[in-house]
Amino acid sequence: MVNNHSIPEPCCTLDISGADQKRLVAMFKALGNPIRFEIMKFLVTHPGCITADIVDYLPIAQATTSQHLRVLREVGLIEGVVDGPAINYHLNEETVCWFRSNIELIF
Amino acid sequence: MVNNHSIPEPCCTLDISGADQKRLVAMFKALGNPIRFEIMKFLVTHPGCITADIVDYLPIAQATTSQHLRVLREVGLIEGVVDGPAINYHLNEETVCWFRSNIELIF
DNA sequence: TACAATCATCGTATATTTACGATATAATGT
DNA sequence: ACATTATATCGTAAATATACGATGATTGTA
Repeated sequence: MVNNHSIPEPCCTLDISGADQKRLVAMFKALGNPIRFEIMKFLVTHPGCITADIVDYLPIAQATTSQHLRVLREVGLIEGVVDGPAINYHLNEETVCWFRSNIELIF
Repeated sequence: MVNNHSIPEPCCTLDISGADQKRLVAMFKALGNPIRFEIMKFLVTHPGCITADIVDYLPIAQATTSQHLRVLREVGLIEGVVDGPAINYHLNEETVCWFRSNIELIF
């Protein structure tokens, strides 16, 4: 399959690449799961709630919820603050801000 | 694991649910793949290019590229316009707009 | 110290995604 | 009609994601 026409010239440049792009894609991936999206929504409306609250709210097991929380933590979208034996979760506003501004670079 | 404290009151409401939420999550999922994100970037800078251009640009096979294009098409982020034997691809501006405004509902 | 509560991690089964070569389809040109 | 070009789809193998129960780790309390 040979392609005998030329690629159109780029009409513009895009200021995202490398590690930033990788991070952005990882965030999209994290948000591209119904359960994790639901967790994000729950944390927006219930900032500072603990894992057990999220477990109660979701239709899945505690172990699975913990895994999803880890994914969201790893991309930096949420943060957990130790509070005795529990953990208070909330959005990481700085990361969310970064996310929003990087999306605007493309769309 | 019994949870003897009460869930904090919601501090706000979120105006996304149902089919819209499902669609938004599907878009996040589509963008949460490095190859598909690269395709989106390429289409921003090279609107109207054909599949063969994208195949040339990417380090993967034609069949795989076609699959990724289908995913992006199915969530409505891109559109293909038949042009003889080839297909001109470009972003669906309306969908991108929808995507941006729905993200703003949450973040 | 023992126990209960909260959460994370381990091991593992199943489902989904990603990738490829081979093949089918559709349009164009000879 | 036949070959060529461009793309999509099929079948399938390998990798990754998702889910669960069981277990481990940590904190607070009796």
